[in-house]
Amino acid sequence: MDVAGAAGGRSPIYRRVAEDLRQAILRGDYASGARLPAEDELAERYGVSRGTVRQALGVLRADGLVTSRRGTRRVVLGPSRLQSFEELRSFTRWARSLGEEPGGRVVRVEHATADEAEAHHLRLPEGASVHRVLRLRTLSGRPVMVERTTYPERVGAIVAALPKGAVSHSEPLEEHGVIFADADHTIDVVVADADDAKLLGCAVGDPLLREWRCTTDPGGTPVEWSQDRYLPGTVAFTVHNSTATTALGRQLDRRPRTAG
Amino acid sequence: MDVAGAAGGRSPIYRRVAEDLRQAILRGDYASGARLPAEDELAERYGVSRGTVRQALGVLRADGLVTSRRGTRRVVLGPSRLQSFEELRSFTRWARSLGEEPGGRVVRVEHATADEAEAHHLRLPEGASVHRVLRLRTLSGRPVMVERTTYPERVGAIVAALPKGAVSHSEPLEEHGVIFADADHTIDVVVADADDAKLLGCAVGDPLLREWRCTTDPGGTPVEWSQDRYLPGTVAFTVHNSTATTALGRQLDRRPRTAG
DNA sequence: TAGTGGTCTAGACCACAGC
DNA sequence: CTGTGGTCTAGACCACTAC
Repeated sequence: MDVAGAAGGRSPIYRRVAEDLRQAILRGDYASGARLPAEDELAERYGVSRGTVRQALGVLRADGLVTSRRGTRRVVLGPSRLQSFEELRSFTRWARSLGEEPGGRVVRVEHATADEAEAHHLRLPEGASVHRVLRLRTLSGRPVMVERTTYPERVGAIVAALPKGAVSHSEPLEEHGVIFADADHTIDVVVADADDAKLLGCAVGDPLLREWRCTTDPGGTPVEWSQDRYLPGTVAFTVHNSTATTALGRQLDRRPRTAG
Repeated sequence: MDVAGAAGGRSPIYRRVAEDLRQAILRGDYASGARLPAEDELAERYGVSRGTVRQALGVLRADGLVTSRRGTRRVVLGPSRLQSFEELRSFTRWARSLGEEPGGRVVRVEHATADEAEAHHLRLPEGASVHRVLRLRTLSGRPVMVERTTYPERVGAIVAALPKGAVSHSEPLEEHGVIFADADHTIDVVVADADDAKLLGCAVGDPLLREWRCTTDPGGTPVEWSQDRYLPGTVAFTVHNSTATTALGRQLDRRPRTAG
């Protein structure tokens, strides 16, 4: 089994093995409910050690693709449509991964001093200089989400210099060396205010799905704090978790009406 | 460093090391933003191999407690209040972990045949026998959530035999050998129907936070499909994810009003 | 009892961060 | 350059499942 290039030429072996197994599952070589070959056999087949195979299977386990239980072969749970961290973090990349055309329009920018909540989440002293950006996000032209992001000075200065109609903010930030490594998300419901209603084309008081997001760099320094408000029926948040590990994704809301 | 018993006498060493480090972080020995000792030093300190230390650190990484980056020491992100899979899966255990008194009252039970959506999610043939349970869940007496769960015959028969006022359904199920191993969650917004309004004490048409949940056993067989509708302001769903891994929790909605 | 995944060890080399 | 985490190997033993 030639595993080179399955996930880019320079990725570690376990990533390439994981990608090869993922493709095999998506292709139907291992149907939903089927049992995977034993770890020892996979190790021999790929010409790697069992440890490396276990690393690869750990990736698939975290994505909710396969189970694991001592004493029995691993079982395929089925194809999973979980997005990677990058797709989850960036509206632009998420839209592209769905084949939709992402759009963004900056509505308002403020250079202000951090209030209590902002100071807390960005771990800044109260009154520190921050940038607030209000932005409408669209999918193939349809208004979908209103994004209110607060950036610390260093990051906000880069964002403020971008053109108002820039589709992606995250990509230029990465090019300027801002590294996104960890994010905490909170999901709840909120009612639309005047800004939301005007931008999304709904009524004031209509319910919106809200995601709070605080992102940090590898050193643990917060780089953005955002509150995104989605029109109902446009997105839902999906999560996979298990006794071993957990994973999160975000998907278009296309599920059927229930009957329960 | 004696690590025995830090996470139960019979847990593997890496779990006990992880628990010890977690406590050290919670205790403030390693403050938020501080750097952890190197893996080699931890290995020597705990008297284990570096591989075991890395397994322990992987647990903390998945929980969003520490970062990791090649070339530099790990950084403490801060105490995290992520719930375990068990707390996330069971309303009863979640409530207890918060110090709230969980309650449940069965409103309606049906022995029916699976419709298309149910058959799909429970991976049954359409028309297979299923049990539907409508239940009101309370926290310390307050109505919080309406739960509509569909069980396959084998599991539903156990649930149907429970007393109407049983606080927990998941615990008796586990005692009967039903093992919960993996869950897929989807979170969106829905408006209250007549049942919701009557049970939760809100108006028909009010927005509710909805969680769909499909849980499977270690063999990949679905054991429940549920649709839970929460009163806004009672809960929010929280997720931690990173370039390496992800994790999910659920928490009471006590966040401050925003200023963004 | 045989097969399997879970845990653990002791080493090795590499890529990257920071001096 | 040194220190660090990331990757990988080749073994070992154990706990559990299924026959």
